[in-house]
Amino acid sequence: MKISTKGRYALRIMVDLAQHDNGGYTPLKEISERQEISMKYLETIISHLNKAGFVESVRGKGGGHRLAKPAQELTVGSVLELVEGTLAPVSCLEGDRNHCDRANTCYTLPMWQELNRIIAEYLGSVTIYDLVHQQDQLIGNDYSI
Amino acid sequence: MKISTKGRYALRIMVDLAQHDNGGYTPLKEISERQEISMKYLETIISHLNKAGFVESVRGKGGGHRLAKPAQELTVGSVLELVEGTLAPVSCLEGDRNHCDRANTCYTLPMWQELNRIIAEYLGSVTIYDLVHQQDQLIGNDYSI
DNA sequence: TAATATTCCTACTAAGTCAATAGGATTTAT
DNA sequence: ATAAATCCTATTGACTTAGTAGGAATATTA
Repeated sequence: MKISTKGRYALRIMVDLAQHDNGGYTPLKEISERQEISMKYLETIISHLNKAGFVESVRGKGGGHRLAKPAQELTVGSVLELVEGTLAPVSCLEGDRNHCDRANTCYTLPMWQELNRIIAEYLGSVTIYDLVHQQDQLIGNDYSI
Repeated sequence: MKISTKGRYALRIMVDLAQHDNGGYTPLKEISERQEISMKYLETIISHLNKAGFVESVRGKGGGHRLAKPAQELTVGSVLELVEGTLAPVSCLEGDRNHCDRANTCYTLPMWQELNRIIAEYLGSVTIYDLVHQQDQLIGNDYSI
């Protein structure tokens, strides 16, 4: 029951891009330095974000990346679902292909469906903008300093 | 972001034990046949449940397993946390050992904490008894038949 | 044109996790 | 004794994760 580094890093990339958005393009090298994650690994992740239309990228000197949409329109759930493949907490809920023969008599399935709904609802309600603008939570919470 | 078969099967074992609880002990062979899961695999899972005090087991002929507590007192969350090790959606939240240097300036951590809280709250609110007594959901829901 | 800075692309790999299975030892009832 | 059950330790094949490697393509600038 874990979001992988790919999902976590993808969010950090999006937040970093939102924070340093001045209309231009941010090169990956800067994100890599700020986030302390190797450029090579970030490359594979941001390429995915680019292909899915979350990020616009420009090659060559002076190039880089920027958010393709306003941060208010990019939800945490959509980013995670993209790079993680799915957010379903059990394989039984992944599309139709994993539909189990026992589903219509399964006593645990309704609980999994509700868990799935709750997770999707929360992650769909938080945007990249929300993550950037949360001074209140960030400073003075129980894990700061 | 997946609960493994171990977690799912552990819940099915607990539900099966609750459904067939007549005061005596249910042998694993019966559970295996009803749930269509190999006895060998169930053995390793139920042994875990037994050591943690969720299930009482008796060896030898006529032996078997039964719930160690009333189903109302056994939450889905506690069972899953036991066999899965943790329910935290990101490794950053696992105890103190994975505490990250960046935690006090991490813009995604509060979101992960809230997600963690929501998941724990829901799974802690559903009991094995609830899973067994849910005819309304089970019959007539959109995945039955 | 040459140098430089950047993204883009494909492949590879070491380590870890998952989902079981195997083979027997031990215990208890009859 | 025999049968029916749990208990215990180890092993295995497949898959996933978390990167790394090496270079090709593109764009800017001097």
